[in-house]
Amino acid sequence: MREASELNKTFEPKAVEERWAALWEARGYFVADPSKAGPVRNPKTGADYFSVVIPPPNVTGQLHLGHALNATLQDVIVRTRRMQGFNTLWLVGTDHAGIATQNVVERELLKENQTRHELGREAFVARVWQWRETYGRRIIDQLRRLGSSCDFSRERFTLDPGLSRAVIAAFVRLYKDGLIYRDQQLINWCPRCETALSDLEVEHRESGPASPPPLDADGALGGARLPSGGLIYYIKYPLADGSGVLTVATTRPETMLGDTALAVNPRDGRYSALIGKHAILPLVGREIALIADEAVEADFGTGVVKVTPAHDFADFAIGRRHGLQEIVVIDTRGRMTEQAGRYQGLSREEARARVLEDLRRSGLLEKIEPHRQALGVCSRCETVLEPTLSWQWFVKIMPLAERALAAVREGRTRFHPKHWENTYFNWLENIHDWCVSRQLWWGHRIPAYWCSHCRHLMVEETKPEKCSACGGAELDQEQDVLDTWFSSALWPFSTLGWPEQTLEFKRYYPTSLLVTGFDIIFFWVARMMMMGIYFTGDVPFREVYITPLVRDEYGKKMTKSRGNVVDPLVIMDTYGTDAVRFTLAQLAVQGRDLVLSADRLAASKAFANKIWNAARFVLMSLQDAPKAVHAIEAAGLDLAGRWILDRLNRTIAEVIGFIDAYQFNSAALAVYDFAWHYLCDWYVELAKEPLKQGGEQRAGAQFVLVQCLDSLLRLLHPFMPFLTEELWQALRPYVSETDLAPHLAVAAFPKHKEGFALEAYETQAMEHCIEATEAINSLRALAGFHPGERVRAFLAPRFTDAGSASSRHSELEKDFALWKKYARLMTKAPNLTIEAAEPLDGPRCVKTVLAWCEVLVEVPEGFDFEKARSVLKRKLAAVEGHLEQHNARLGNSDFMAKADEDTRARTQERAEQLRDEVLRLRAHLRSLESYEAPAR
RNA sequence: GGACGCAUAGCUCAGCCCGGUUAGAGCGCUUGCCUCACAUGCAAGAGGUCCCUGGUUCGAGUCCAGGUGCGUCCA
Repeated sequence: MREASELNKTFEPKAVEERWAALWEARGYFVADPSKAGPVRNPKTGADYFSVVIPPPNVTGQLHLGHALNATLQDVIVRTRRMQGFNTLWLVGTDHAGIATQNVVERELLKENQTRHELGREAFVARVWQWRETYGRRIIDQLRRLGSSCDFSRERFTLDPGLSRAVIAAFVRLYKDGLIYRDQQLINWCPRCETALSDLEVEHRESGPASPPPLDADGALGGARLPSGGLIYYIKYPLADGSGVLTVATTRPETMLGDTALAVNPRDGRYSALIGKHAILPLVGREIALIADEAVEADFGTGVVKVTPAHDFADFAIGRRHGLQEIVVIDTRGRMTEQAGRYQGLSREEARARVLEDLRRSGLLEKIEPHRQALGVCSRCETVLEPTLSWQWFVKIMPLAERALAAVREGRTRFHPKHWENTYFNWLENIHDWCVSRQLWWGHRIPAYWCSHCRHLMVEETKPEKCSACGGAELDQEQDVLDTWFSSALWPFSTLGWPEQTLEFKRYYPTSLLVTGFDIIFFWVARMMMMGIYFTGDVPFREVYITPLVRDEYGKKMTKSRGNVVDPLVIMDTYGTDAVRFTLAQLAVQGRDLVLSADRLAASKAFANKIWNAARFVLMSLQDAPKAVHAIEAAGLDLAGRWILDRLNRTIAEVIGFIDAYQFNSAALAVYDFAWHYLCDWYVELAKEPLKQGGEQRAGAQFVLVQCLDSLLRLLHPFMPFLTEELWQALRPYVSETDLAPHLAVAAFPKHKEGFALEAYETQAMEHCIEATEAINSLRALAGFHPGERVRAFLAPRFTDAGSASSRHSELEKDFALWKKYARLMTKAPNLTIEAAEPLDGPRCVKTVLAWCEVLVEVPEGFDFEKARSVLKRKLAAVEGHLEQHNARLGNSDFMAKADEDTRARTQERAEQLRDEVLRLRAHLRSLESYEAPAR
């Protein structure tokens, strides 16, 4: 145990962080015990447990600020709930991140001049596992550094045997329930990753308009580097009967090789006579029909569009409606196929240039125009996607979505802030079937098996012995793996042991809260809702808190490509982890983005140091105190002691309320204000006197200081765990509590004491004390005293109401008696006296006017009153302005008729006060003016 | 094309849901202080057209509509 004398003058974060993180974990403080009952219950929900699953970061990931914010806010809640006595579980783990991880390892292979195809599937997957063993826990260790109180003993990984079993079980059940099907569809395909993607993994990029290249120069198009988007090309398609041409506008001329029709809107009168006629597909020679379809927009281009069912989503739908042929001209690597004839083997970009040049030469390229266009790119590698016709597995989503929508509509899961529900609703209401198969090697391989003899398909949890149709023994498993989000969707229950009915699952499901960013409301939150409800019959979490988005100092989203990413580990080194956590919490305002600034971080660091030094003071003051400081009844304490304990009690209620409402900024601010502006600024200063006196006075102050610091450290622990634990260990011997916890991490969170409050006159006395102190200090500065100099000050109480003067008089007398010595101490005004009647006045004093008294400070000889006059004039002008406002209101008949009585009374009272202040200020100004020159 | 968020001090942000004291904090700035917990500190001070226009209201930073600017999501 460290003595106060061993505490350095400043707080050094690095020295303590690692030590406490390691100790908490070694003691198993964060390991959940599902067999125990929670000693407390949530009054609203009746639950005696509190469980949270972490949004699993990618194994490839490194801690970024988004993680740091998310983990900090989770930790604030989790630590609070744990200290409050709930049976608490914070489950941690990582996500295998199919494409991302596969990409990382492929890049590694590339350095060795190898590809995964050369290596083969089995060896490649082994290689990825090896990678994950080496680097996969990096981010978990970074979470430890951040102080996250996760149950690290229950760390999960989406490819663990248990979670894999859950994925297989879920897939098979959905299949058998008719909610998973296999179909040949046009899907989003990344030619670089060579896999299908879901709609959500497509990023839409606005492109162009670009400036078109000239059409006249020979060979220019073939040689020119065309932009990937931003242009629209007008191509002439000659009619087969030679009666003319149809001009077609397209942004993707190279796909014309796969055209199987032309189409117009049936209501477009320009072309109605031509419907049913045929055109000759240029460069190919195929005859294609002109058809009519509602999907064609008459005002796009010429109103005639080419139809390429195998390479465009809109065309695919038209093609299926009209039974058109689907000709694939681009393969899975983005190269032109055999179907593309002489363009075979070219890349999409090369083919575009060659096709355009060939059209130009044949006189069939009418014009090129700039065009604003949206391009779909791969969210992982930013390659322009190629809609591709292929066999994939889909989840039939509507039946799942309906129940997920209902759960939120009925309030079984609540969003905070509430408006994020709109995002959730909007997506689920417009949802499409989910393509869950990926042509990757890293992931959960789909449990589907084909008989190599009769091609019969079987979907089973374990590979069947033989074909259930023909009895053939040779079965091939599906090559594809599942979308990573499929396994993520099961995370809240697969991590708890589902499909087994484990103790953990029964104890901690549904989880209490999910903390995540808005950007994955549909990727993840909605899918967890759908799967959770389907498989467990209950929602996966009762509440969802959507965190703000962290932006850089210019308000831009932090992205790798922008290069504006701030590394949280670096700022943790610079400012200390506690300061980073506190800053993030303090900036976490609901419904607003979060901009991290160096100023705020520095302020938090200073705050940590302030707490450190306040604790040093307390501990120094306790050198002679008994271990376990005796409790003293409030009645036995002085006003300052009772006042700070009252402030503490209010702060406790505020902090608990704010944390319950996920108002992290307000919670952090409430603790900050109490610690700095009440405890340090006032009580610590006021305690110095009784501490000097010794005896009962000293014991009383010691008790109050221990109470305040103990509670403060407990309140602050969820925000600044390391600092507070370090200090609490030193304070602990003095804390009197039955069954006192060995460490702050598992100590009881402070409770608001009902019925503990100051009398109103005591609160007012302290308010008067603070006001008077500030007024005296202000005048003292005006008078030009040095801070150490002692001054003479006078307080003259105002008796505005003659009728009750005597009672007011005695009240104020009592008031002064309570706090006069405090003001003396805080203002260094040893001669502070109270003039009950007319105040001492004259050129030797500067004066200020408060509602309830006048404050005077004697000035030194030779004082220049000009400065005092200008200060006074400014104040007078301000007060007069306010008085005018109040008078205007009171003179307004509408106000008097319509405002409620309480408001009228308050306005009236305030106006009287202001009037009084104005009179006194004017009088004072006159007296100053009469003393134009200094007395001597 | 559809939707959402934001705009308050030089900077970063509270306050707005639920309209009515002299609109707050931190940082920065100015002045003075190493006062025995803390100069990562103490005391004092300056600094605001609460984006614009209109509406509702006795009364609008706060509620409503439109506009402007910035940001984001979806298609």
